[in-house]
Amino acid sequence: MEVFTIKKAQNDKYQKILQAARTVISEKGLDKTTISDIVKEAGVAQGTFYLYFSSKNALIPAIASDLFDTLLIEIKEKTASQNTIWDILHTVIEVSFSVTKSYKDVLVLCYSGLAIENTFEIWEKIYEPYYKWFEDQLHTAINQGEIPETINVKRTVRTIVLLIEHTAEQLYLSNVQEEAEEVKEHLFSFIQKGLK
Amino acid sequence: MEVFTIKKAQNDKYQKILQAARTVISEKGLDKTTISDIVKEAGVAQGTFYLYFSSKNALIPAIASDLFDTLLIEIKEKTASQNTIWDILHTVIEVSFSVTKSYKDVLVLCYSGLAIENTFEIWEKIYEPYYKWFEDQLHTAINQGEIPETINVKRTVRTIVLLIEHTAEQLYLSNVQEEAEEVKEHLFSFIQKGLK
Amino acid sequence: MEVFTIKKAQNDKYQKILQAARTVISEKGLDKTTISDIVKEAGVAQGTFYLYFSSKNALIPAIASDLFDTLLIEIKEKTASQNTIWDILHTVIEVSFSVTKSYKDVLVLCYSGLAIENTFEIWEKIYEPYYKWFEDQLHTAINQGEIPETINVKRTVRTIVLLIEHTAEQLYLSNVQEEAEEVKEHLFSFIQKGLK
Amino acid sequence: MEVFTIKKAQNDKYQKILQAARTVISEKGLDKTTISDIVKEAGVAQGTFYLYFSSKNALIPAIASDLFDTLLIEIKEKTASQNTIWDILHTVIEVSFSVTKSYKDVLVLCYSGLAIENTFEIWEKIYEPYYKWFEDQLHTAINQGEIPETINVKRTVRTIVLLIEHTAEQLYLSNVQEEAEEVKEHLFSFIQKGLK
DNA sequence: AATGAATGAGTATTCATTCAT
DNA sequence: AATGAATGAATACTCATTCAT
Repeated sequence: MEVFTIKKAQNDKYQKILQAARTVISEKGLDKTTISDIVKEAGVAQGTFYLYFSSKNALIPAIASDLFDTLLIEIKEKTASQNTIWDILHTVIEVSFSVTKSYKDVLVLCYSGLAIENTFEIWEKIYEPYYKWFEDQLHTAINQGEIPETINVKRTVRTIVLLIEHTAEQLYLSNVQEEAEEVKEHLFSFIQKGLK
Repeated sequence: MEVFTIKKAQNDKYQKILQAARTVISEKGLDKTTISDIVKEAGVAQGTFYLYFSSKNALIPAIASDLFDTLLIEIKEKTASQNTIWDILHTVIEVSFSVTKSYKDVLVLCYSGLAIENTFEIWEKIYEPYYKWFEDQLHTAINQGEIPETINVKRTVRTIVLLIEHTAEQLYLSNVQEEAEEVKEHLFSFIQKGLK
Repeated sequence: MEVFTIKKAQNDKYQKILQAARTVISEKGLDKTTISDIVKEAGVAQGTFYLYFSSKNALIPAIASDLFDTLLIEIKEKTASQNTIWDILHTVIEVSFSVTKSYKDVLVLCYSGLAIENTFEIWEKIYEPYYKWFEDQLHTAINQGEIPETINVKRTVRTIVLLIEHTAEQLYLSNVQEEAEEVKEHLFSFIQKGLK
Repeated sequence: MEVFTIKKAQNDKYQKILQAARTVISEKGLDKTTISDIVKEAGVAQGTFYLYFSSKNALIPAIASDLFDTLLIEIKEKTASQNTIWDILHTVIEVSFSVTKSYKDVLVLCYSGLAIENTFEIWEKIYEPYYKWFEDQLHTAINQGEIPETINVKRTVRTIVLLIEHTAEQLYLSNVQEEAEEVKEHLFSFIQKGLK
């Protein structure tokens, strides 16, 4: 339990280091980024890093958590006034793609972080509030008769989230030039059919 | 172009090193595996490694390529006698899940490799024959009237492959205990609806 | 400009490492001396070396600079009370030969350093104060009427310094057995004629 | 004795390797030049190198010897028709400077070679014919009454050769921009006075 | 809390040399 | 003589982490 707790210190230096880490890692990649690079960028001393992060690897969940907070907050804001699950779905796709595009270097980082010290559990923890929110939306949609009640809500949410995120990544992380709008449209339509 | 060519040397020592690398990296992870570990396991000299691989990172695409060859060969074999797209889809899911389960350590390795030196293009190259085969299946299904001809074959193939693989990974790489059969069934049904 | 500045840190560990390097390199030669040897002799950690020297090769100018400081200080001391240019010349030859003899291993090191990364400019920087002092002596000698004022002071100083140093090296670095006193006398007389 | 013998094989591949070594080392410096570079340039196999040279370091005396042969042959040719020691001296300076200029990279190599495995004796061996020829010239000059017979021929030859060579090196190896003609003139005049 | 000098374990890579063919 | 694949010893340098101040 303790292990999965993400300390979201609002402390000044904590934030400075986190931002510096994101900046530097985006530029150089995780492997080539040194603690020295990060603290230099953050303008703090070498030792200060270890007051806020137990190790270099501890940065990854912290950064990822930050990213998901951003994503979920934006999704919640933009869907607040929307009524149908289809509008919401459109918005989720839109926001996911735009966040993926903006944060693509950090996402690569998160991927490489995956492989470090079996941290898959921590990802579940990070996704949890996102899944929860999405499940609520599906339940509402069921109640509104937009989608059949026979649907397996939990599984379906995971499938949709997976589909949206990885499609966005495939689009922006590879150099394959595809029309983003076409990809998003196809994705929406595929999910829509899956929700029938 | 040249850069992305994957030399599938049939050379004795090349294969020995590749197998040894898979074995050792599966046990210890990429980061903690040293070239020394690999060559010891392979029974060749330190320098011999560099006759066949330009660097430690060059192992990853080689291993991944090997993995996909295995996957595609098995899929082709098992679907050879199958007639409907639905049987084929079941088989693809089945094989993908079983290969993912067997090779999960290698897959984690591939993920960590993702982050190394913008190698996304190389993944496209590796997936290419798989996509090609799958597109052929969809075209056949269209001709047989199993799925509508309005479908965007190229996009749909990518979506399905992405969905199957990442779902399998989510199941086997995380420690979330879920019923595999249930996951597969839900997945099949979701894709089936998407193909309508 | 900046590049050629020789940081003569008075720092404790810097001096320790420099002395240790001189000791070890004198014994084993530059090539066969490892950083590990040096830090062991100096009693500091491996990484500490790189806090003070950017690389193994960076040692050479540092050591050479040290050697020239020694040479010039001794020459200045011994010539302080001397009045004629001929007395001074005798002393310079004497000190140069004795320093060459004592530091012959370091000199070989300096030579091998010559070939590393076009560092000839740095040698000019190191010789500068020596040339300057010697030019002052010749000017005084001209004023005292000991040598003709038609002499090209700058060129002559370089010629004399070159002659003294390389003759001393030829004597002590090769194994050719020659009578040192005879060599020095001949050298003095050759230079004396050149100053006419 | 054996050690100092320089095998001047006229063999085709020997010459090819020697030339290739000079070319490559001039470009990259001795340290950064690999046997692999040399044999590639020479167009022979890796193992072939060791049929003609016992080791990488064995190249240096071979190259130096080659250089001195060139120098001495040219000097002998150009001085063949000259009668006074002063004409000869002018020619020696001229040729030495021009050869130094052409072969400056090889000279740096020879310097770095100096430091490798106490090879000073071998240099004496290489210089020997040059010294011998020069001594003959001085004796002739004495007989012709151009220079006093009180001169120490052996010592003087060494001094002159040293002076010419190192002055040329100082001029061409450093980046100090000086007027070559002025340097040569000053050098001639200094030696001329020394021969009085 | 903050610093930053010091640490030293850890390893990918190179390349001179060998030797079976 | 010639080859070039294979060898494996050898080491400079990095950088996460610590700790005295």
